[in-house]
Amino acid sequence: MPELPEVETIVRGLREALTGLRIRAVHLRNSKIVRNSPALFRRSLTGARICAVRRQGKFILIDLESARTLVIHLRMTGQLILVPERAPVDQHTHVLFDLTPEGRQLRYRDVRKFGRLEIQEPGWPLPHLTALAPDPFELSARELFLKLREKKRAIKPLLLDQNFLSGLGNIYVDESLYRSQIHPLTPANGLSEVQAGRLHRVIRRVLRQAILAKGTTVSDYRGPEGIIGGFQHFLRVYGCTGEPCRVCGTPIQKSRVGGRGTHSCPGCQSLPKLPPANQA
DNA sequence: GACAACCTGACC
DNA sequence: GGTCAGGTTGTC
Repeated sequence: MPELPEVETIVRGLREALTGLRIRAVHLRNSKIVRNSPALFRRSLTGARICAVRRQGKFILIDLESARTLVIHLRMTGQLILVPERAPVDQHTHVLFDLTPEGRQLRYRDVRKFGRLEIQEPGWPLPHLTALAPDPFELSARELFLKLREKKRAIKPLLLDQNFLSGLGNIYVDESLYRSQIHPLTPANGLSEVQAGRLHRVIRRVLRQAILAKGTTVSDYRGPEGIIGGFQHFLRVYGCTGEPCRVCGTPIQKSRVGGRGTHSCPGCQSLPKLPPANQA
């Protein structure tokens, strides 16, 4: 579900709502969602005061006064929502945090149960986070170009690799490559500095616009107050299979790249060189 | 690099 | 019954 703009929207909402509050109690209904033992998890959070809420790539970090951090990844269908404490709890809600002095509860809900919550101890950064690459706002066009030049992998799977560049997922990669007129299978080291610069600019613009729209809701995504995003109305290729490209009119094509559904325009996004040795 | 795995629900 | 889904990880 969530990519950088959705996670950023959630983080802003939680920062506003949670900073300065204390977690009065933790209710764990499904302990598989939590990487720590239930005892450690509960002990670390009960009574803890929240001093900051941050984002790193697609991770949500809730910093506690104890110097511990609650690290959350929503994967496909995870949601963090704020609801009145007495609101009914459905079968997909797995962790609940009572807050004080606030009548609301923070709930982790996740239909597919792929998401994870984990406590990061002071001085022991989680390997997932230390391996994480910078996001597109933490990297210059020049830096991106130099990194691309070292990789011969296809550009799309590379942009999805969180240890190469963090924050992008399937929607925003397809949208960015289309708007940069780059074929998803282009070898990364085959991009010129001009192309890399355009890609960098386009990625930032798409992400900024999506954050302004409070994310993209295809099906499950909700902000912390339960509201859906608005960027789905601005998508030009993702989920637009068969519709005419707004630049050249060619029907948008759906294919499979690196195992992921991939939307592109055969007219605007052409591969620079065909695979070698195919002509007589 | 391709593919299965982790899960559930929606859709054909 | 099968396929697909906004993500990541582990295996051939």
